[in-house]
Amino acid sequence: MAEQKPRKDRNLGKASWIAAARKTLIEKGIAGISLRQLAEELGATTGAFYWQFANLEELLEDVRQDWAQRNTAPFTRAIEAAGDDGWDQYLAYVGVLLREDEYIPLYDNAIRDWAHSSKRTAEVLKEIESFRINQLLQVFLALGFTGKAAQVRAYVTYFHQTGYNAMQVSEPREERLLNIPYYAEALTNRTDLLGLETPQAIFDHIVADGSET
Amino acid sequence: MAEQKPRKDRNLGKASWIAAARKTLIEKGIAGISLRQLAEELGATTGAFYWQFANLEELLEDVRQDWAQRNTAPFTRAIEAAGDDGWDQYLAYVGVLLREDEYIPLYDNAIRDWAHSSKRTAEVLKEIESFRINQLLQVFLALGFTGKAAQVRAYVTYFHQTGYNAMQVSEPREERLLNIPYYAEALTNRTDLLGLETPQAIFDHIVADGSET
DNA sequence: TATGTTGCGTAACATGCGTTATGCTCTATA
DNA sequence: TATAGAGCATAACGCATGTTACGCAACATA
Repeated sequence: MAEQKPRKDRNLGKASWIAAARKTLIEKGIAGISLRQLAEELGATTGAFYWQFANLEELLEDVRQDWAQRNTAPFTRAIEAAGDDGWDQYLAYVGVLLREDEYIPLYDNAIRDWAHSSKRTAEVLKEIESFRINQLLQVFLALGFTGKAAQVRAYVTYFHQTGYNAMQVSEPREERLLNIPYYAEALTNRTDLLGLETPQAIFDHIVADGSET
Repeated sequence: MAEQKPRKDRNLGKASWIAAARKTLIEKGIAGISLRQLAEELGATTGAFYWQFANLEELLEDVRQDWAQRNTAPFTRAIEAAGDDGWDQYLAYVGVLLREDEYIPLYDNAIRDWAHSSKRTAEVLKEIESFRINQLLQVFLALGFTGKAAQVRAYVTYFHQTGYNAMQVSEPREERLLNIPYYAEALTNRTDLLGLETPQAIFDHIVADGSET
């Protein structure tokens, strides 16, 4: 076929392939990723791919790093911005979970699934998870818990998040917000949120405390 | 090749294929299951398979039902055997998690992963999970919690279990046992186990309370 | 204007997959 | 002892996959 498309507007960089792979990984899991389908989604071919990457594994490693950065940095930023108070830090953490504009729960799920069939992915996952749990431990220490009590609460909180995501709970946003005060009380013993009665009030309280320090 | 093996000692029933599929599913995930590899593990061929099943999907459906039964019945039996007391029921639940002789955590993980790429699996998973959570809700109601407090604790407990499994925590058995009293206190507010100091004492207390009613 | 390199598309390769058609062997029945 | 059918093995089909070899157009440089 004599129809060659113009070249300069293609501009398929590594980032395009990583974005396409991320989208497919989140939507269909690691088994859904194939070079031809990624290429088709970008309007390209497999030949184009091998100009950017040596092989598929090289792209997949970039995806792993993309996940590690995208789904961890938001928590670090929010908690650091919250200052020294443990309760503010906890609210900042919950705020990131709630907004879901930066942190992508399904991305976590996909990586966790993938880790079962990929040793390298399991390695990256373990590393990031121990980082996250230690991050939560610092929050509970700042909240006044000590030793095992702080450690256990950090684990319970993170396991809860992981379990909630893994189960893909289909909970109306209003209901999820209304439950937050009760979760907060069960995990931190703080009753600050129990007085708030509307979903909007709860959301405002959490997000406000997260943004203004 | 003139070497045909004897027939009667083969005896490849459906159960053999289901067992092989279960083993592979747990070890390598759903992507690791292929007819040729299952056949090889059984010392058989794909031809033998199609004598027992119409197609691969038929085997996979049997695997889903195998999981639903194997990984749910132990909890039902244990909790019912514990009687009416909520604390006894909670200990019975923890006992099944601890022993891991009937309930297989990795089987749960594999099904959960699989559910992301299989609508039917997601359907079965959802059904079983709502059953399990309702089961836990009854335990916390029996423990004296009411309304949202009971519901939230049932969710936290189940999410914790799911998260713990999903993360495949590599925790020494002794350490896991030593943590149990603290988890129990955080989730149920009961301090009964905090006095026990050795892993063996904790294990004995839980298993004993589960078997003698 | 000639030339080399960058950035792809095209087409083919080997491999593994689910599935099917066919044929062999052993067992049960008459 | 002859026969029908159960219980497999063998081999092939069509398809999708990662990878590679090769060709062609667009741009930069000289």
